[in-house]
Amino acid sequence: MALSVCTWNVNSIRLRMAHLDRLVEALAPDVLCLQETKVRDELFPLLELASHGYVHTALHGMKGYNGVAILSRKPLQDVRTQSWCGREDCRHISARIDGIEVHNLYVPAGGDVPDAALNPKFAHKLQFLDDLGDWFAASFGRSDPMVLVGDLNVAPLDTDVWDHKRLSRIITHTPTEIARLAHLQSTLGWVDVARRFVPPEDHLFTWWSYRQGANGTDWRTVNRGRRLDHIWATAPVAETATAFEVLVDARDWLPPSDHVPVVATFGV
DNA sequence: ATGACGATTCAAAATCGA
Repeated sequence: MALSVCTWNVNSIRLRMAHLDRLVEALAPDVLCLQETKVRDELFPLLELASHGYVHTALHGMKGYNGVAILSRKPLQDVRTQSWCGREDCRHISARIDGIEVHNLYVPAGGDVPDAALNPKFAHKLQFLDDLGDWFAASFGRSDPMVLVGDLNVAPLDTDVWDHKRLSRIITHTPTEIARLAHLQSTLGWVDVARRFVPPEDHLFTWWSYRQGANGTDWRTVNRGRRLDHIWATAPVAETATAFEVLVDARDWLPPSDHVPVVATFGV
């Protein structure tokens, strides 16, 4: 049985509702994992979603910031939310779908200064990644069928950013974060599904800043992107992956999110 | 080296994103 899982940081779901038509037309994912929904659960536009067939929903939102959601055409079981670093900030929700544990995550951005001693936001990001790894290691095993998706706010490979040397001092691509992400990835032997389909030597981006491409310059031409949105799977699921795609065109859907949808298909 | 944008919020300037 095949299962396609899409992740997308929408940067406010209420401003992107019309985009869901196009997303469904382009990808028709079984499961849609959203981040930065920026809406309380009571105000989430569920009715419009039902018209796309996403009648199984799990929401974890708050006012103004963060917020995650799982929208599914298949039933959700054991919906759970988790928080770390002593905060209730709506950065995780999970559900079991077709026997696969799907975890949807929004990792803290980390602010501007890449020094945990000077910047509490960066300290939070690092702690979050560490706590996440500890929690996965304590709660699951490497042979459990699991998928982890979301905006991890780290671009780990040199080719995950438009200029490795220049971005190495910029949060999302500092050696410190990359090491913490690598440790998280090692906890359950998570496979970076994207790089099973796109060779590590090729550039691959899922995010382009709002601040580039202004003044008539096209973001696509400038192409100063980063790969911040990820799909990971444990080994037994990863080896069933049959397709992967980054929907780059969505960066032009007006008004755009600065992230684009990423989708993978699992199952034989 | 700097600034380039966009979304949200006790509603205007501040905060956050990355």
